[in-house]
Amino acid sequence: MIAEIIVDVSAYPIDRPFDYRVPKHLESVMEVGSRVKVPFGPRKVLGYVTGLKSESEVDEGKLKPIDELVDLEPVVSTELLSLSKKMARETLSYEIDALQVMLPAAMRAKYEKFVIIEQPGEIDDATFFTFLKGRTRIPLKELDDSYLLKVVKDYAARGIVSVDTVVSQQTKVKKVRTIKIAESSTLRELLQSVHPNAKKQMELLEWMLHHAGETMEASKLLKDSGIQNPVLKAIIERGGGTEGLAEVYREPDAPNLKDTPIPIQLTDEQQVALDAVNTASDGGEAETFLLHGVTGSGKTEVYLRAIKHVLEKGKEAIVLVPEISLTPQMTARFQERFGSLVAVMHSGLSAGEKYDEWRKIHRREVKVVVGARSAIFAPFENVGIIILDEEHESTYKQEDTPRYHARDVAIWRSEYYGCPVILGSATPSLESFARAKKGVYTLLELSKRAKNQSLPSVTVVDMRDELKEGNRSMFSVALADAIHQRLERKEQIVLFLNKRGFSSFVLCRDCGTVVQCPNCDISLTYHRANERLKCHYCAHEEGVPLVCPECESEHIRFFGTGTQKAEEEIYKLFPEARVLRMDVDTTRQKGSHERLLRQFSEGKADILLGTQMIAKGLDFPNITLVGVLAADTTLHLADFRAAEKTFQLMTQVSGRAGRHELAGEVIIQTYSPEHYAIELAKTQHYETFYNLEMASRKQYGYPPFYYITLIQFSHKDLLKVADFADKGTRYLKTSLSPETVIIGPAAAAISRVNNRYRYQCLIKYKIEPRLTDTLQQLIKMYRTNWMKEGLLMTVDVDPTSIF
DNA sequence: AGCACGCCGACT
DNA sequence: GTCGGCGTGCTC
Repeated sequence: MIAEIIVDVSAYPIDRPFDYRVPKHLESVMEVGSRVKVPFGPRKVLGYVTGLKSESEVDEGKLKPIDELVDLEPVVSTELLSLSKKMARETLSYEIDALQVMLPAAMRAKYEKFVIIEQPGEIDDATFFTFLKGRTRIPLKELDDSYLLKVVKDYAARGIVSVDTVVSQQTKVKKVRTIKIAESSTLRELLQSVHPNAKKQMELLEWMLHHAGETMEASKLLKDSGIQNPVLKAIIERGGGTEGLAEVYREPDAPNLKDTPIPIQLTDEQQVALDAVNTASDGGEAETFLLHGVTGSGKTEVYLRAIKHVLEKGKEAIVLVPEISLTPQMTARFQERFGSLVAVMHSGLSAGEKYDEWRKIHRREVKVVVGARSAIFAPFENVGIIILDEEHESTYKQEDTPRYHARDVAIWRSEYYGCPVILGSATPSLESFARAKKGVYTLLELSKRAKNQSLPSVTVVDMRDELKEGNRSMFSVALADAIHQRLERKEQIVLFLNKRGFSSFVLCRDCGTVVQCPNCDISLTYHRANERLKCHYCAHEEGVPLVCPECESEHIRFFGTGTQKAEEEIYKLFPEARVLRMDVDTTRQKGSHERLLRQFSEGKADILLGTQMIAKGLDFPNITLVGVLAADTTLHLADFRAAEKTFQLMTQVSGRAGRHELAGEVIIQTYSPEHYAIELAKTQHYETFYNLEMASRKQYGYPPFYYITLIQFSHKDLLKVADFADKGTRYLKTSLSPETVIIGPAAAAISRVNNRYRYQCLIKYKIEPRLTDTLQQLIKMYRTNWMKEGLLMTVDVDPTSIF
């Protein structure tokens, strides 16, 4: 028997199956999708069995046998195996990378080398001998000094020692000590025989009598009986119980469940949407629905009912949410409805916890997965529905290889299982809405809020006018008044500041110099907390200069409106306000995100000030005012999605206000009130925005009118990178059809990061049958020649941003 | 990607 | 003379 194996080596010539002989004793258990350990060249690596056959074209002499079978059960189903092939092809990545991304990180191999002493009698080096302390097997990493390494190398050449690679998994199954308590007759006998002074032993035996014959975790036994471990040990030695080990799952923080009442009656629109989805799932159709529902329209309730429907038919459900909104508030709703049938996968879990959640799915102990992007690879084998909430979110696209989009994977998987996909959003991506209009997706509309609240009233304030009036603060008069009012009424306020591209920078007022990062082509950001300047692209950090580095003027100070600066200004203007700041700095610690939100929901603060991360999912009844401090920050990015992102953000932030009984008000401050993305945020009229934005995309030749592929080059040497970018682009131009537009090569918007100069080239096309082949060829040229010369090149098919 | 093999300069 | 630099080529 021969096995085809993809080995755990990401390299260009290795990206194909290798044949191995299956040893006789493994023939009956070897299955496609299992992991194996195999010799590969001079070392040992982990591999995935992708096929089994009886004959091989490879010379008998070259075939090596499989060392070991790692999994008794396959870890990758045939469906996921073929999906990995497809994904590798579509995203131009290695098949091994596509396979690895499907499994929890804990299952990735760890390689450790050991020095084995083969002939102890031959060790004549005194230093090495004392180092060994009689051991015959030592980890190579302990040999960190050059003398010992040299000795070992020498012995290895003479065959006195050998080096062995051990392939192991990073995380193991967690086990706990259990105690099986003896039968009561045994316990009574013991009770007779213990020494009368052994009070504690007697006490424990008495307690155990009430639990005779039970098996329980040792820690629970000790806690419940209130007895110390040594006493238990003594009893076990005398036969009062038997020790064992039991597999357990690591328990992430228990969900804080409350009984959100299940709405008895769906709105008409919700019912129509649900019926459409259920019809598709009953008919076994791989239909993709775009559920376009305004904020607060009850999309989640539709998801929950559609899931219930497929669970009743014995099928499974995958729910994807953006990482940022994967808060306890959100996941609790699924756990309340489906209890222990839900597995939750988010980045806050430890590697071990993620592995345990994965095993629950693999063993079919759960039926529903709620998770971020990678949860799309949940190892179910009878998927009944896949849901992507907030489908327009860019976090669904992985930013490094394999550069897959969870939406594409969802649709591929649904085609395999013949099940529906729901893409839900208040502000769908232009691509998805265009597909819905063309009939590729089925459009479902929820135009009314479920509890019939009116949408919040939105006011746009022109900050240029404020400036003319002499108001130099970051708060307009209108916003400041509104804040005062809420503070008086004891209602809550959310202030949103999109920090990106508008952070505090240090500027010299005399010569205009902005302090730049020495490694990157970008200005440094001022961090108030530790009084330092930091680069957001590399790790560079420095102190704040006292004089201008260019002209030595003392008139150097920081500008801009970071969240820290905003916080200071709030304290100045509204000294009575209690402010919670939520940004990358205050949420770095695990669990701090939840802690801050809990504080706010318990009314321990009046104002929640934050970035991106507060735009989603917040649902607190007392929020009646939402202020956007500077709406334009996303608008002027050199990116074709700038307007779309701005509109989405404005709509989402506005949705935080007045979700319950109290009416909501939104105030948006901007320097470009006439821009349609901001103008339309007032009415939140998605379709009008869609039509205007489509016209612009058409004019400039961007998605969804054209497909795009972005190729980025970087090199330490500016001339070299320009040269390679030029070579690459020339190759594309000669190889692709004349209708395809190739823009570039040009310097990237941030032309240097980490001391590497960056160039890029953009391909726009409608139909380009030669695209994949051409890109493959380009990558081959890169991997076989250019890479050696220090070039880094990435190819991103359908990038979410070209910034 | 690793790792071994192989062919030329500065040291014991 | 040998240690060791990293160029080249292979991995079932």
